[in-house]
Amino acid sequence: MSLGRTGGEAQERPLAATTAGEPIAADRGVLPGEDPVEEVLSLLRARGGRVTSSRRLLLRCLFGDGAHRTAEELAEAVQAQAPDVHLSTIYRNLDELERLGVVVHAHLGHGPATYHLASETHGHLVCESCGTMVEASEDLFASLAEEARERFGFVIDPRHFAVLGSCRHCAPPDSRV
Amino acid sequence: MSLGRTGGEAQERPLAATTAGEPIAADRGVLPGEDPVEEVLSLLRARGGRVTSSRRLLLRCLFGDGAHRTAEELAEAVQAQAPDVHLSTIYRNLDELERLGVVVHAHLGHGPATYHLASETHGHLVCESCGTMVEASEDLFASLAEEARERFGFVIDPRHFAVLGSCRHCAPPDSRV
DNA sequence: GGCCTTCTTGCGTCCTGGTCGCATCAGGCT
DNA sequence: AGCCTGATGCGACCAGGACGCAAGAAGGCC
Repeated sequence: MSLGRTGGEAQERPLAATTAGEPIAADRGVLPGEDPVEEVLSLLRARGGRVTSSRRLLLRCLFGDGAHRTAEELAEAVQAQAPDVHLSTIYRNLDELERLGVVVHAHLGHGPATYHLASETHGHLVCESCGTMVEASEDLFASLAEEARERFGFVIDPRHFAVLGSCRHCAPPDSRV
Repeated sequence: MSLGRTGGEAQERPLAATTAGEPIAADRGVLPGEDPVEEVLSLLRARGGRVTSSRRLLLRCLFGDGAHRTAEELAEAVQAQAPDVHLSTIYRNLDELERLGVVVHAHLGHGPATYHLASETHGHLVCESCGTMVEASEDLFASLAEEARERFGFVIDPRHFAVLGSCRHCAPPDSRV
């Protein structure tokens, strides 16, 4: 398996450890273009928004690794550094960031939605038995996209909702032909 | 559009009107094999289950038309004839019927799951803007299924979760190429 | 620096979709 | 008819998320 990644083994770079709780260069006027976090923050500011510490922390979590995280997981990561940040603040900021086109959310089956950077465009295959998630580049869906457009005039979006099924380990042998 | 069907225009044969509240032949020992409702009920009985009026009513709703209905809609339809049937009874019976392989549920995007007969095997394309749902026969997904199996050993199930996107009316012209 | 406006936040409440525990009811075998 | 057990109604509960409100803070302006 080359592209496969399971839900459990997500390489979880510990967010707090990198800067050990003390403010990084970000606070004293970093040039936009250097740090993606600060870049987004100044985009936010340019739109009349405010730069707050919870937003900065949330963005650091999102840019920290490419993982797919639920709002709750992100809240936990943020709260590791700022315990008072409320879950609803996370939801509101994720909404805002989605409106800005920085992040997108995806529904990987039952359970909560997961958020990741909008720059990663891929679809998801999720195993209904074990929850394993496979990220698939969009070209996997090319032929489906074409047929759906031809037959129904329907333009599919393979990113927002996962395609469910059975992974290589859970699929019954006879269904794999 | 030949196969298309929108969420709104579902041909809603009024369930109550067909028998106008009075018990049909079902009660006095109909031979199994005639009425699919009674057939399922005797399957249920054969498995140690009980035949109850709420189950019969629910099954009549399900077999009444091929529509996709939410648990709440089904509850409403059942309650039109038996007002005391509780929503949780509907949920429990739908679970039971799903375990029996009579019905399946599908998630058509956000919002509640919909239930329909297991005999109708098709996938769903759902428009994220207007909610229009298109039923697509499984062969639409054949090439995706093949590629997913080849690349990832993943066996997709296009029935359980809908593929989201934009219908012919909502898709921006440039994305339809 | 201080002020003022307006955006954000924390908090609690509410909402939807669905599950569960429990006492009661009823199907159906004997 | 009686009994056993499965089914039901009911309310409480749960997860995921949205919302209203008052207090707090960002940051433009002087």
